Amino acid sequence: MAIETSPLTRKLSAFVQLSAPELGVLERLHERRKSFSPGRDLVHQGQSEQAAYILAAGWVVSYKIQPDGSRQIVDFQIPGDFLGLRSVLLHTSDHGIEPIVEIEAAEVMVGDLLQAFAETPRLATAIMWAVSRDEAMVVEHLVGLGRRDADARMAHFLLELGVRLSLVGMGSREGYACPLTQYHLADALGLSAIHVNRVLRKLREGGLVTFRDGVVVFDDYEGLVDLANFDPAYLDHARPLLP
Amino acid sequence: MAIETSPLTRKLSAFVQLSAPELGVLERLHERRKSFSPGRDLVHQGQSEQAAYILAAGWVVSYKIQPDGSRQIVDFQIPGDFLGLRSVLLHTSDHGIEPIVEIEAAEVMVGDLLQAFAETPRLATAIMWAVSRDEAMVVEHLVGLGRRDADARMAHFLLELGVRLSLVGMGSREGYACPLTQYHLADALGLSAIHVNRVLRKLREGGLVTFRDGVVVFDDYEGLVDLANFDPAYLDHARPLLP
DNA sequence: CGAAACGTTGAATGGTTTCAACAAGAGTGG
DNA sequence: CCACTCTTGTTGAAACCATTCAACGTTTCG
Repeated sequence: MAIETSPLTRKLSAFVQLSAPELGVLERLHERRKSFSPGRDLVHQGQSEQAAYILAAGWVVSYKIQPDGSRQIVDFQIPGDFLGLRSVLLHTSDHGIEPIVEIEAAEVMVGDLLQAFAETPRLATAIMWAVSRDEAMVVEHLVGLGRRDADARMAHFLLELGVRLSLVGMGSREGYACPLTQYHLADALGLSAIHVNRVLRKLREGGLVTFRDGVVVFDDYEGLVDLANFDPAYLDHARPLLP
Repeated sequence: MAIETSPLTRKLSAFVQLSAPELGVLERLHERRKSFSPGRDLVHQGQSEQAAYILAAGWVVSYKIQPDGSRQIVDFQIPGDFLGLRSVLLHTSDHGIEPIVEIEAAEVMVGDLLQAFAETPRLATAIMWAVSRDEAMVVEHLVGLGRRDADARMAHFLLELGVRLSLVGMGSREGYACPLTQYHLADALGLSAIHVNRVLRKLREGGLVTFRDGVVVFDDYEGLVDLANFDPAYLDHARPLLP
């Protein structure tokens, strides 16, 4: 179906003008559709897999469990994101990957991916762009944990997620639907769930954002950007790699 | 000179048995030697460069400056590490790179590197292993900032550095020389310099580590590993990629 | 000698966690 | 169907970790 474009196609198209054959190769990668349920890991920590996935629908969390049992969430994946791509390319996986809701994902065999790369270098570059963007987000996450207080951290997180979702048509400057629990936020932001609750209340009562019943509403986008010191430069690279 | 092996060669050799021609290619990458002085950035934040470097001697810091002026250190590089490799391959650089002391680095042009990859796939794999190890360290750093208290964070950091340095013959279970200031530690660990000082004192008086006058001495390695919940698995991948 | 960089310490403040408790909705089995 | 549990969200009070402010000692270097 050329009519309903996949989220990944949407995302890449925002930065690189892809030709018809390139779009065809991209869509062909989506053929092996699979579903997964929340709770069961796609990839266990320490295990290395043969296949990567392109997330088509649903939310996924990448995390690392500490020896003492606490959990640190490294990143969330939303539709259009790759799952386990680095694990496959580099034969390593030091973190777990778990669906948050019922998800749909296209399984991509390493061979198919490499062949697609060989056929369409521009597509390869576009995907490498997406990978590098993911890494920039991890770095930004690290910066947030190290140098932002709880309020700014939360604000920055919600804003980043908003920009990411907008790119695949699942969000806007108004807000977005978000299935994450306050425990997810706590494990991602390095806070206790209790404090997450307080921070959310503070932001809500401050008229900045409202996160309730699975919906994020930006009440004062500019104010939030200001509080978070949010600079989306790392999300849409200064200059695209390709014309 | 085949006699004095470079730190990078040493590091890779610990995990992959490289053949004579492969070692040759590796040494040839080290030809364009350059020196840099502390204070001046090798790569400025936001700038993207043509060349990558292999660090031969000295210490380097990768950091990101916040809009409010505070600094978060993402990683340190020691001899045998690549500088700006990802920036070159992915045409992006969202962080600064600055020498801490007078350094020696071999400039590597993108073309030469890609050619070396083509000539010797095993070498390419070995280098990709090193890159993925760097990324695992960033993730581990993120986990530390999110889920470890100041003491464990410091202990973990000093231990990780010890393992990394041991691999290039610059450290052991006894300790190592370390030119970092308490300000560096503070910016890396997301603490204030004052608190870094207190933590170091506590660890020293607890008979665990002594960091003084540019030297780290492990007084009680096991105790430190215990405090930090240090599991070096992410540093020496479960199974090497190549026989 | 004076300045600058780095290290060290005390006291006060405050952000965050922990402990404890309660409310509301979803799902489950009797 | 209802009681039950589990998950998620919510709030208050006490305790604690880390920061900020302020000050001083040491060494290096021009």
